[in-house]
Formats: sequence, C-alpha cells, structure tokens
Amino acid sequence: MRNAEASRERILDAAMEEFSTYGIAGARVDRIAKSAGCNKNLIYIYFESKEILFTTVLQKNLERAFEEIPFSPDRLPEFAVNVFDFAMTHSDVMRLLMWANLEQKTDNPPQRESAHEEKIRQIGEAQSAGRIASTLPPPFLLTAIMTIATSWASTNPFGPSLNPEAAKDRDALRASVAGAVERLIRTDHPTD
Amino acid sequence: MRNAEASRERILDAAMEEFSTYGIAGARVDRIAKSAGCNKNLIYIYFESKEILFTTVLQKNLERAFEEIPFSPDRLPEFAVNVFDFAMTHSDVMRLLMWANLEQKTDNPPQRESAHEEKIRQIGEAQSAGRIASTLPPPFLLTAIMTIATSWASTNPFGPSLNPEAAKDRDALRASVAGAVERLIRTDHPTD
DNA sequence: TATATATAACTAACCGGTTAGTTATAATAT
DNA sequence: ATATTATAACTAACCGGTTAGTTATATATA
Repeated sequence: MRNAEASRERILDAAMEEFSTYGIAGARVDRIAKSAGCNKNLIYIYFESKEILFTTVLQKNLERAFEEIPFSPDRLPEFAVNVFDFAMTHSDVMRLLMWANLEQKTDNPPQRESAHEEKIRQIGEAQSAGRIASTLPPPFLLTAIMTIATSWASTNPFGPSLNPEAAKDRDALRASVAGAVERLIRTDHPTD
Repeated sequence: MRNAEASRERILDAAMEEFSTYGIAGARVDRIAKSAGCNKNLIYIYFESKEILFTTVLQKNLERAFEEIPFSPDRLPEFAVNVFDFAMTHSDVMRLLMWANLEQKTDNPPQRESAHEEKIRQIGEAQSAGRIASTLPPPFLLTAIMTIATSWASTNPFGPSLNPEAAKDRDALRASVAGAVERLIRTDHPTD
C-alpha cells in the first residue's frame, strides 16, 4: 500500500467531504487525515497548508463542472437545466463554492472569469442578432440564469429549506427552470 | 458607565460585525469582547454561548428585514426591487443568512416559514384570478424572485465577483431586477 | 443625611481541551 | 544505497467557557 498518487487522491476525497461540510474555518485537518486513512503530516507533505488544500479541492471540482456543462447562447434553457442537474447532483461542489465566496478574499481563478466573459460575449451576440430578447443586459441575464438554475440547491437560503415540499419534485423544478429562462429570453414583441 | 442594556447592544453590534465577516466557526469571542469594549465573560452572562449569540444576532436582523419590506402579489416587481435594495444595503445581513444556512443544521424559525407560506398562498390566489401568469408554480416563482433580487449581493458566487463592472451600476441592476420579474409574471398569452 | 446592606454590572486570570503545523524516525521500492 | 513514502510523537498557540472576585449603584435603616 505504497502509492503516492492514490494517497493524494484519498486525501483530496476526504478533504472534499470535510470542507464541503464544515467550510475552511470549521474543517479539521486531523479529521481529514483519519478519514483518508493516513497520517496528518502526509497532508502537509502533499499540500502545504489547510488553505492550499481547500483551494486545490475547489479548483479540481470546478474544472470538472466546466467540462461537463456545454454552453450555447441559443440553448439557454437547456444550459440552465444542465446547471440545475449538476447543482442538484453535486451539492457538495455548490457548498464548496459558497464557502470559498464567504471565507476567502481571493479573486476567482482567471480561467473562470474568462469563461464567464466569453459566455457574456456570446449572449450579447445572440441579442444583437435578434435570436433572444435584448431587454436584459448580458451580464445580468447570465447571472440570473445561473442563480435560478442553482436556486434549488441546499445552499440557497430561499430554496429547499423554505420549501421542503416543492423541493422533492425534481422533474417539476427542472421544467420550471427551463420555463423561467425561456421567459427571460423570449422575443414576443418585435421590439425586444 | 454601568449600563446593562447598552452593553448588551454593544455586544450585539460587535457580534454582527464579527459573525458576518468570519461565520460561526471563524468568529472569535475574544475579538467580539474587545471590539465591544467589555469583558469576555459578560458575553457569556448575557448570551449563553457563541452559537446562541449568533442566533440572537440573526433573528434580530431578519425581523427588521421582514418589517421593512412589504409584500403584495400584485406588485411583485416592486417587491423584488425592495428586496434588492435591502440586500445591497445590508450585505452583512445577507452574509449572516448564508452562514446560518451553511453552518447550522437547525430549521428556519417558524415565523419565517409561515411568512413564506403566506406569500406563496397569495401568489397562488393572484394566479387563479389571472392577475399574473400561472406558468410557474407559486413556490418556484417566489424562490426565483428572491434569488434574482439578491443575486447581486456579494454573497452570490455568480454575482458581483464574476461581474465587477456590471455590479457598479446599481440603478441599472435595479431596473433589470424589475424587468426580469415582470417577464416571469406577465400574461401576454391568455392561456398563461 | 450619613451609614449599612443588598444586588446588579463587570473583570482578571485561568483551564482543559483542541488545532495547525513540525520533527525525528521508520519502512519500502528501485 | 538511496530516494520516496509514510508514521509516531511532539509543540506552541489558540479558544470557548469558567471561576472567583471587584466595583458601582440602588435601597433600607438609624
């Protein structure tokens, strides 16, 4: 049982669980070590500090999310549904993202920023071409779509915790997400 | 300078600052005491524990929010704008709410739950009367409105941190919030 | 009004347990 | 042999909560 790569992975998995549950300040390195079945110092050999371990876990999981969810400005309801499914299936990643946003003062990784910028650019293009409504500015529209799509993850204080009943019917929620986004972009008036 | 009520208030103010910045696990009772200009033990005399102090601060601030923001199912865009203004002006309260949702496992206070229920009921009524569109189920609609309205507070990982430029123009955002909500409820097709 | 008494408001110092991070040492593979 | 992988043992600082005691203020009494 001497395998650096495997140990590293076990630590990352354990850290994911710990950080998503307790956040950075609340996480305990001892607990991560125990849960990963390794010595605490091994964690400090592979990852310099608790904070760096957190950032590593977050980055890895966000990358996966970006790869999994394709984007097209002409299929925004579909995109929203994909985000919705990801958020509902990976509530731990959503929690990680929230912790990072609350506890860390660091900027977003440049790749995430530029991916966001690119989406905004494409939305603007689709608006100019009249394929979707131009009423809402692209940055606002994208933010609205992301927040609506993730609003039924447990991280949202206005989501499932306030609506335990509605939160059960995932298919209905998925349809509503698509419907809401469709409403935000429809061009029923030629002037839109 | 011996005034129980004033001391209590100073502690609550200091705690608000500390908890909204660091969360429950990250908050330091010593720091709260120092910032409130009192002895740490005084905090434990007035509030039993760190956790109870947090809950007290949260409750107090949420109550204020409920009082300040009136609700009418026939003025949903206006309601959303009021929520938006509150969220932008009181980002510390928003952070408190996020920390509570992430760190605490306790249910929402019953008054908050019932206030939410009542809003949903009124929305359903307005839908049945045909005053707003019936496409989206009331619980989904209310959650969508709340999340859109608060999506430009710093607590949203898809909000200002990804759109620093757009976040500056508060008036434009306010108008977009109203516009988005209007789109979610408009009845342009008689079948809606 | 001056003095004794009771109580409310507050504090300094401490404690047991915890926590992130280190050091020294052992085992394994090549 | 020697570099890599791993662990046990350790430490300094921290932290929530407590204890034992002091100071201010109100009330009662003579």
